Amino acid sequence: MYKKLKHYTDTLNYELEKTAKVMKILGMQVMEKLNISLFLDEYVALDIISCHQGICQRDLAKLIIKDRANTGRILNSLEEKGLITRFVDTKNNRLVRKMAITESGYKMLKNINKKIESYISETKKVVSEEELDGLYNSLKKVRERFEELIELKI
Amino acid sequence: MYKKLKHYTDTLNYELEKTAKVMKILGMQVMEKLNISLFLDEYVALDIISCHQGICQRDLAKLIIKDRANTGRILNSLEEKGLITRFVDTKNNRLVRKMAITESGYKMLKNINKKIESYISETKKVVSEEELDGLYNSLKKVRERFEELIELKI
DNA sequence: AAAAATATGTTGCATATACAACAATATTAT
DNA sequence: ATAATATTGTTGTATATGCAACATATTTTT
Repeated sequence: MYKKLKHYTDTLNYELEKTAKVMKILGMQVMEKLNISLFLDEYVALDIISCHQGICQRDLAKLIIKDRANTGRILNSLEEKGLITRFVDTKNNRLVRKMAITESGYKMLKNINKKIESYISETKKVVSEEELDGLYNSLKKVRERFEELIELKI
Repeated sequence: MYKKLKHYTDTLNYELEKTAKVMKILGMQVMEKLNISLFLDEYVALDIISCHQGICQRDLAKLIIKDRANTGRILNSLEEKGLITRFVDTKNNRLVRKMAITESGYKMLKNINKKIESYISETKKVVSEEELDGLYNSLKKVRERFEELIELKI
């Protein structure tokens, strides 16, 4: 006889889905409250580009966990707003489109970060830093092991 | 001077999003491998209905974390397949559509669960039960506290 | 050298998901 | 009593997201 299955609402998958949704809503609430003029995805991409200057589109897609199609669309928007530049280069002997953050993009990013930092410092914490760090670390550890079982087709 | 903001890929939100995505893909991979004829959402709804006989649509929507519109559509599909029945009743003096799992739905659910239990027992665990339980518990604790800050409009 | 497979990015389309508006009914406020 | 508000569910629509197919170029296989 096998071990009896839990009900779905008692599983890790359910709790993960729910927590991720709650945290995403919180994040977007903050973006709105602070009058930030970028979509969350755009901010995330801009932040990643800022610390991975010269990254190519597919590598960025893997980091933001979106497919290549949508990553391209997010980048179109960032480029139109003058926050990044794109240029053709090679990676492993192949032509790829790389990108870098512009002066204007950097200013925008700094400005947003300042707003968020200020907001965080003024807001009462509902969960201690240690607890959040602990959760982050165990999540990462578990995720990395499960990730080996699948292939994210990006 | 405020505390410097982490890069997004080092945040809990990012790790949550990524882990939730990985686990969802894993779940769907298993559903496919086991030739399960329901969508994941349908299975989840059926499982919840099985242990909340007579639940109304909105309460179910809150549990599966989907809006009322889509919850209704999932239920239409389960009803068409004869896995649940829906009936009008009252809750707090209001007319609501309640539902219950049918004999056929119960058989389907048992069958799916047996397949999954068997699959799990045959599969080498990449993460210990204790570690998963620990993660589940801290996730839930943290989520409940953040959840008080928002309102899921369902 | 030719063919097959792989990597990258784009376009178009299908599906998923959320949101807004509405209908029906019940509760609360004026 | 009437009006305003709230609850539940449905329909329609907009947005998000992902996938399949294609173009291009390169590497690997035969």
